[in-house]
Amino acid sequence: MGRVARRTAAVKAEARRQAPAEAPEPVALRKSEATRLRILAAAARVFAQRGYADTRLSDIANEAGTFAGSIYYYFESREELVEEVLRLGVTGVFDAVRDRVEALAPGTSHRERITAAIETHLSFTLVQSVFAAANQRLFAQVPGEIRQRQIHVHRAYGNYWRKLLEGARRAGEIRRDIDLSVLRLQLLGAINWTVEWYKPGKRSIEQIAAQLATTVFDGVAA
Amino acid sequence: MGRVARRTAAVKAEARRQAPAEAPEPVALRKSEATRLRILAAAARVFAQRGYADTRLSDIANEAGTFAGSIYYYFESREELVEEVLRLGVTGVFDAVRDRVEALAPGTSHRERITAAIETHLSFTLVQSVFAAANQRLFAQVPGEIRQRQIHVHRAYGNYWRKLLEGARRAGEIRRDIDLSVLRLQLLGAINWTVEWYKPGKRSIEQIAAQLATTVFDGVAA
DNA sequence: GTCTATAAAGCGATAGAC
DNA sequence: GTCTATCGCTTTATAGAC
Repeated sequence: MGRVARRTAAVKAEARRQAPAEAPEPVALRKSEATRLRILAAAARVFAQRGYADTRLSDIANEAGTFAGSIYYYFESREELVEEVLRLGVTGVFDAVRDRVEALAPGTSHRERITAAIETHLSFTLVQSVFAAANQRLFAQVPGEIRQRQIHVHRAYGNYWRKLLEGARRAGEIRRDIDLSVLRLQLLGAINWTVEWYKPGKRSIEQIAAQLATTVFDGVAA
Repeated sequence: MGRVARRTAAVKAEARRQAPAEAPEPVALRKSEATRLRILAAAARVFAQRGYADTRLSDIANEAGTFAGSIYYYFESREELVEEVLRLGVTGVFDAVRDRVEALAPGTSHRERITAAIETHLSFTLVQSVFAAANQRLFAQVPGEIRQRQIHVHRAYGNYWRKLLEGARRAGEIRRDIDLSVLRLQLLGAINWTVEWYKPGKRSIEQIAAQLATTVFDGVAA
């Protein structure tokens, strides 16, 4: 019976891992799954708002409408909960950006592809996904050990951007004297920083994305 | 006697506040002042490296060659220590940037002024000042209450950049269709992010600053 | 001024009732 | 599967010796 139970748990864990990160199909969710997701979403919200150091398990439980002790039925530890939030954050943005770029017509210019990528990343991080927002704020805050275990997901996303920029350069849309690594870090830095200042209502995501792209490609000089 | 003691303490605190943040005159430092500075510098180093959540007073004491309990002779609380590190970080960068820009010849173009500002900020944050580095990493991590109490210092620095950019626009060096607020945030975002990826040796600060300025003014398009 | 010992509190984690 | 009670560790902060 112990064996069966363990196997069932493993299967469930795998199913979870392959399930979409957000906006899960509203039906056919077992109660247990629903609660787990509710806790994860609550954790993302609280972490995004209060930061890593200032968030207690009791805050998360409260936000999720349950109790601190109950969280341990779904997660081994606070760290496991944090890491799952982080992972969902990156993979969500990554998938959204890749899907959007791949959906563009074959002849689309690299500049347009990169602009679309900027807009999608921004939109996902600033309004669409609590996990993406949480990841953005949290990643620099968590202890190095946690960051180490998550770094491969980040690297994969960084590599995707590297390829985007290299493609643009090969196509002659980026000058040869530009250091692509610095450009990538500079661009992602500007994008990531938006989470620290963006307030809904004032400027649209599209406007911000458009100016970011214009500045980077054309510059601001008269 | 209680009155005298309190007055003395206030005078000392004021002297501290006006003293240069870093590289203090090697002579004429009272032992008490020296220890206080040693603890502050140690705190900045540890906070910059391990982040807010992962830093204990005992880590700082250890780095400073003293004991956790001893810190309370110089600081009221962990928070006061953190806030002083943060404050020294911003004011240090601010002063350095302003001094550098003001030292430029009167006829210097706005583009050159902004490039100098970028370079100074980068240099100060990445290599010159532990306080600046600590502030960069810490500010987004500390509880909202601490951030609130520090926000005016940040705002003052942000306003300085706003004026730099407005000057450039008035002089016709920045196009009229550019939203200066977004540009400022984008630029400071790219600059602030360097602390997350910069490794000494590979590229010089000057190279990074130069490409940042080139990208922002001229763009990367071929 | 500096160190040691310890108090006080907060929080992650576990056990067990239901 | 969920809640309550509580343990035990960690860490900030204080008291007092030197």
